[in-house]
This record gives sequence, structure tokens and C-alpha cells, in this order.
Amino acid sequence: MENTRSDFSQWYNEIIELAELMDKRYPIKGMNVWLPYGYSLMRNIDEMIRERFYADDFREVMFPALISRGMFEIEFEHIKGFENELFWVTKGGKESFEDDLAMRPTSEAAIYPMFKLWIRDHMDLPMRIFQIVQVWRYETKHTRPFIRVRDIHFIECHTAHSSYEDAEEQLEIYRKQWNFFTDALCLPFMEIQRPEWDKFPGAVYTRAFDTIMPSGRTIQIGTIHQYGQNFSKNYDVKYADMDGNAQYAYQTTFGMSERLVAHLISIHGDDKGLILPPAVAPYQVVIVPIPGTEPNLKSYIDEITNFLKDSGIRFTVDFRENYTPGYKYNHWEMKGVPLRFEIGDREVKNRTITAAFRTGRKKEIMKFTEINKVNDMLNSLADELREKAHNVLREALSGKILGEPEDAIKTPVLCNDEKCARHLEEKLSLTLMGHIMNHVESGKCEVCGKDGQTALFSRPY
RNA sequence: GGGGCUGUGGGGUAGCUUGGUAUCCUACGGGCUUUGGGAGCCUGAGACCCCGGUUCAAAUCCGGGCAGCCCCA
Repeated sequence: MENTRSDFSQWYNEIIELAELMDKRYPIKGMNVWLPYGYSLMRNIDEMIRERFYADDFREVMFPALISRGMFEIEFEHIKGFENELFWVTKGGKESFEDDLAMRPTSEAAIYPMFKLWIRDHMDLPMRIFQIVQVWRYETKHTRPFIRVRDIHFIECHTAHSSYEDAEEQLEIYRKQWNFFTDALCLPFMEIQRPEWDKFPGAVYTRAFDTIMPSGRTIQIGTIHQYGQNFSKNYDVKYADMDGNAQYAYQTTFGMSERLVAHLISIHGDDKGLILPPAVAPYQVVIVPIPGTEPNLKSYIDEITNFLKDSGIRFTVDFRENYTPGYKYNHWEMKGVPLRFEIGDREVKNRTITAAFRTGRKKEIMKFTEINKVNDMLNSLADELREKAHNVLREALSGKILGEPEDAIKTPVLCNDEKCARHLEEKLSLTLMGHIMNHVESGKCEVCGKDGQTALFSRPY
């Protein structure tokens, strides 16, 4: 790599290209091509999320990408919140449509008319579905791969319940799932209560999972929403309760996107390139053979790969000729493979494996008979990543400036008054993200002196 | 939303002011040789964002489009 982490923006652009995550040259603004290595990473994340949702009794669906104008024309703040970022399909062949079709910017308007049909009585509730699809948003501002795109790889859960309390419980389930996901990806985060004027259009309230980037700017990588009956009343999603009376359902959603990739490559990477969490790395182990005089090199490597195969470890062997081992070390370090096995004459002779950790820990030489340690090695490497990443957020919260000074985050105590928020935004030249709910500290509002809580001000992506 | 800058082989660039044969590095194909931290030599292929205008002649000047970068709100 040419760029170091100190110039995060340059580093970010370079590593996406070098590591072959995405091809940014696709000729439409904000739309990029997922390359095999990048898509493999995304798919491993999707798979982990999918498995957990299935385990928690969510049903997977796949809705059409187009939403009719009629479905979008109801008078509802949700619709207004998106009207400026819709892509419209206006023609079929050469004929103009009488009713244009919108490409979904999120799927409430697509799914809830079907909920209206599917949900009849309380026995149908709770209903929990999710889908992993693309959504489209007409971003006019600066687009960046994974961070702000017009064609978004999106993971969305939608649920319907028979009471507000049930819906609240659902949010608790989301939190457990979110903890599971971020633990696997080794990501730190804050749970932020978005202010009234910045919540998801149509929601009763929004909790965002915000986190820190090496530039010092924050990024939202997940959200959960309490919809109450706001959507069910607008989309007429009703159920018959125990007494046979029609009631509007209570709804929630949970959204995540390719921004998970944006954050994990950013928070874990270093001057050599990516460092990928073992749980989702396309390859968890790379084997670099070192040519020498031993005739049994190939068969010894076969012994190792047979074990890895049987253990379900994702690995690759770099047999390319005309590349020196040193070149291969640098190549796979740049790609972020967590663990590297170096196998040459010495290893074949002594039946050992030299293991190098991407985190920079001292190389370990183990006996072939100890190869079952590989899972422990990957786990301890994940611990290292997690600890390091959590430290970055901890330091940023304690006032350490990560990137440009104007990107530093601030956490004053703030009340719920919009005037106080606006005043501080102006004064700090930062945007209010909301109150930090996962480490609440009460106090007096820095502006008006009334009761308040710690709030996050930052420059968000 | 407002303003500025830029577009040259796959990537990075020189050339643009003053119009005339397109530079170098890297990556890529073939060959030889090498391989314990980014090897070397030979060789091959590959580019002026798109549309229009000015001109004998446009990478170069002008207009528009598309795309990217930066700054401000």
C-alpha cells in the first residue's frame, strides 16, 4: 500500500481497490461492483446473520424491488421522508407508464400491504420476517463505496405484534442479536436514541447503533425502530383480538447494510492493509509453500489441508510460481487473512507448522500434532481485534482526537429541548446524534441547566 | 443546496500554458532464471471520458454531458 492510516480517506479508497473488494469504476454514480473477494466477505456476514435470524424464528422472504405509485401516495410522514431519494421507473419499453414504479428505498411500503393480507387474527402474531436485498436511494451528495451508495446491500427485519409491550420485547431480541453480530465482527458501538427530529420517518422512536471511524467521524451501522401503530394505521394492518375486535398491529424493524463492511475494514485495518475478523474472513488461513529441496512439501501440505477441510476452516494455498514467499506474505496481509502458515524444508523435516498472525504477534512454531489449536488461534486473534477496536471507541469518547480536530466527537450532557441541541450544534460545529443509551450518565444540561443525559455530537458519514 | 478542481494503457503519471511523432513507474501475457519478508533479465500487448464546435491539424483551445475529488451550508 502507498497510503497510511493517517490519511484515512486515501487509505480507504486504496484498500478497497487493492484488496479487490469492489470495483469502483462502474460508470454510474454511487453504484459499484462487488468483486469475488469483497462479496465473499459480505456473504459470510449475511450467512451469519441469516443463521441467527432463523434460529430466532424469523422467516426469510424476498419482495419485489418495485413499488407502485399508489403504494407510495398515502399521506404519511414515512413517504415524505423518502420522496427526494427515490429512483423512478417511468417506462416499459417505449411506452410511458400511467403509474410510475419506484425502486424500493426500504421495504415498508412493499411489505405492509401484504401484512394487511397475511395478518388476520392474534394467532398470526407475532409475525417476524426478514430479507437480504438491494435497495436504491438517489443520493445527490458525495458517494463512497460501502459508506454512501445508491445501490445498497440491505438486511431488514419487519415484525408485527399484538401489543406495544410485545414490540418492546422484540427490540430487546434485536439487541441480543446485534450484540452477537458485533461480537463476531469484533466491532464496538454505541446505542443512540435519535432525537425526535432525526428519527426514521414514521417511527415512534429510533435507536441507532453508531460507531467511530479512524477519521474521527461517526457512522451508523445498524438501527432498530419502534413503529407502534403508526404504520399499521396507515397501511391498515389489523388483527382480531381475543374478543374478536379489530386492532391495529404494533410493528418494529431492524436494519443493517454493507456499512458493516465499511466499518470492519476501517476499524481493524492497518498500514499493511486489511485485518479481517476470522468469523467472516473469506480465507481464515493462507498456506504459503516455500520451495526448497524437500520432495515431500506437497504431500505434507496435503496433510495440513485435509485437516483444515475436515475442521471446516476456510483456507487457500498459494501455489503460484514466479512469486517469492515474501511477495505472498505481503499480498495476503494486504487482503487481511488472519492466519498464515509458512511451510518449507524446515517444517517438512520437523513436521511443524510456522504460524504468523496478521495482528503482528510473534510467529508461533507448532507441531503438526497440535494443528487442532488452529481454532483457538483464530479465537484469540479475534479477541485481540475486539480489544483493539473497543479501545479506539473508548479513547475517542474520553476525548482523544482520532483524525482531523474538527472531526472529534463530543459528549456533553444535554436535555431534550431542541433549542439546546441546536445551540450546541452551532457552538461545536458538530451534529447531534442523540443520547447515548448504553452508558447513560445523568446530569445538568450544559445549555439550560435542566436535567439531561450524556449526548453524542459528531460529524457523521 | 452553493462553490472550486480534475478526467491520458488495468492502476499511478509526463505532456496541456505556446495545437503537429504520447513519457515514465507499476500491474498484466510469453520465455529464461529465482523463491525463508515485495528477485532479475529478455520480450509482448495495452490509453488521450463521451458528444459537438474552432482549426489544414485537438490529449492540448471552446461549449455541453457523464464521472470522480475537495471546500462551504
